Amino acid sequence: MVEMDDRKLKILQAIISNYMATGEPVGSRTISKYTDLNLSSATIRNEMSDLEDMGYIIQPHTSAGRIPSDKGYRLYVDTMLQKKDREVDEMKELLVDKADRLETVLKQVAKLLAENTNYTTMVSKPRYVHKKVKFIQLTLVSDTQMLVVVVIDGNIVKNRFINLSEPIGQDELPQMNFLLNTALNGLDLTEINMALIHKMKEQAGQYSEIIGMILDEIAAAVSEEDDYLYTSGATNILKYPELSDKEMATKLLTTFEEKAGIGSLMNLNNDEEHGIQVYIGEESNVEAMKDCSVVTATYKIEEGVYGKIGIVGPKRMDYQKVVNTLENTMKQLDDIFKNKK
Amino acid sequence: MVEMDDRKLKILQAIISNYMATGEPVGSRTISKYTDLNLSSATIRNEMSDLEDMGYIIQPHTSAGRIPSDKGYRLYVDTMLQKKDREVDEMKELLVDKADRLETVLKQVAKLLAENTNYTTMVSKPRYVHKKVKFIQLTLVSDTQMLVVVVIDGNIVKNRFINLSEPIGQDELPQMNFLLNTALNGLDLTEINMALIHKMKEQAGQYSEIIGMILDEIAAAVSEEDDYLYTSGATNILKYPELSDKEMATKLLTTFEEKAGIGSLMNLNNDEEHGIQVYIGEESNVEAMKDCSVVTATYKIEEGVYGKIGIVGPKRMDYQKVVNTLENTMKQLDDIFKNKK
DNA sequence: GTTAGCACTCGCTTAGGTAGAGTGCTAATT
DNA sequence: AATTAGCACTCTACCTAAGCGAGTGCTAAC
Repeated sequence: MVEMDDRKLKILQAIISNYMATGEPVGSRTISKYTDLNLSSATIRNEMSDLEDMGYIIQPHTSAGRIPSDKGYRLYVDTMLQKKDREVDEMKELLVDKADRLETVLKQVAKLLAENTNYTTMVSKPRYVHKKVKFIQLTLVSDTQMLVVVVIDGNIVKNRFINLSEPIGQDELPQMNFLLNTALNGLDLTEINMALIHKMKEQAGQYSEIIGMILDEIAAAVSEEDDYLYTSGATNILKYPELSDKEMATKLLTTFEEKAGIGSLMNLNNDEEHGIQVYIGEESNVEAMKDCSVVTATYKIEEGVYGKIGIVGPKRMDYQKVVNTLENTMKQLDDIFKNKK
Repeated sequence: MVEMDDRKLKILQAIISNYMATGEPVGSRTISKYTDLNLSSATIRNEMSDLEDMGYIIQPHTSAGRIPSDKGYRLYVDTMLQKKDREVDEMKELLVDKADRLETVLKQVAKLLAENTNYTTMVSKPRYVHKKVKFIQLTLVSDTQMLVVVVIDGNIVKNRFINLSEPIGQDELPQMNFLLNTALNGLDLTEINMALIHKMKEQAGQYSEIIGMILDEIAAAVSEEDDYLYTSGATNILKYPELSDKEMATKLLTTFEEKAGIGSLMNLNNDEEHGIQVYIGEESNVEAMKDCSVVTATYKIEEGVYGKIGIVGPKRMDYQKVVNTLENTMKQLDDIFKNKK
């Protein structure tokens, strides 16, 4: 078994850089000419043969140059990346009005990142797992229509209309309002159970039917999951020949459109995963992305509330740039959310 | 100049049907064999030559069969379509909970249509042009945070949070509420002008600053345009070779993703356009769709409130099926919205 | 350990050649 | 006068062979 040494590492790095830049397999002569190693192509060939035995590079066919294998990229990302903290062309400062809604901010971030990197961006909005009712407000919009506003954790506001079969007196409304708030405040969905509902209906007396309807709507509003994943720049993948053949492109674009099967990547599973993660090829465990790499970063809105940003590109993506850009973006997002607090 | 006659029409129809089914240019022998005209290929050839002179069909190259021109499709759509009211495989009934939000219904419709037709669906949510304030509700969520709920035309609800620099007494809130509702009710954005704002601030006395902030938020909430266009099945276009070469596909998919430049198609311009419209090729006036056809239909939520559904496919799309499916869908939507009322 | 040299491999491009589908025209047929 | 059979012609799609060039692996010399 051959050992890795410094020279091999340099050659591997040269192969990877070159392949990233051109997308073409890299031959021994190219390395010999364009590095400062001052070795002949024959020597490089021997080294390359070793690197191939070790599994870091691959030959697409007998008489072609070499391209990095997943293992090669992995080594590159793990050891070579952090060494040089190359300058990134500064990404446009996020022009975010602080009053803006979270969704707008996230969509804007996704768009900017996609434009800046020429890869595809996915952003997940944080989901509050144990959503607690913070505040309920009933109002009559007309004689027969009631508006229920529910504020839940994280200041998420949900609205529901209820059509009334018969008018309610304006006086009864504050009572019901009070009843609901006292009973439900601070509870999450699992705690709004049958017993509680029954008890509340009893207290409501003649309005028990309406209270029932309202409770239904509140439950629906709280449990409602709206879209929590955005993508931007999906068509960017068509810029990379290795991803744009019909079958591959269809799979990828469908995944982006339907947001199916990327939960494992874009949900936060355990707290270790904070920071920036790189998934090369099959590491992402997403079938459609087995020929892609994905870089994800976690952002924090407030304590315990996290979302993720993912950038999808070809395996030969510019990891350095993507990682730097993401770090930069995280900083900006931090600022925004801190000021918002 | 040659005249159109019944036989030519039949031949044209045969060419179009055949081309729609196969996507391949149609030759004279095919027509001669597979129609009940009992004419030799030579005769068909002469007729086809005439049809080409008249502009209804095109020869991709000298020794190929013919394909329909835009003019040919137009004639087909205008005159031949309505004749046979062919059965469509019944589309799954829309499983719509009446309490569901409009957005959910529309997204579901888009998805079903895309799946059913194998083309791409675009849906526009109606936009209320002169949005009038119907109702305003202020509530304190905490000492320093106020929630402003604004209900506008069409029961659209907007929420905004305002951070207060100093607490407000609970007593003042109803006053401000009353003031805002009396002053703004029934007004649209253009009517909330400087003079009015000035007057209100005066009335508000010591709370003029807060009233100013609230008015800002109301203006922002009312004028805010959220996404009003959904697409589904964008990747379906990749199923049609004539649309899936790289350049074309990129243009189309980008258009679907960014929803740029399709406003002219998906907005309601004048009231004549109700019902079903077919745009062939450049008729849609959307650059990216010049090799596509688009079929649009208008749905009605309530008097004066309309939205549009558009189906985008290759020019040889199955117009009959698309039109029938859309008609069917419109009926279902009508029912849903009627019951919701 | 490194390098020059060489035979060899294999994909890519080019050129030529063929088959097949389809046409347009002309002359014969109905 | 309309239809049809027949035929020469056109053009694409497909195949094959040849040659190029980039690249390799191996051997022998440095």
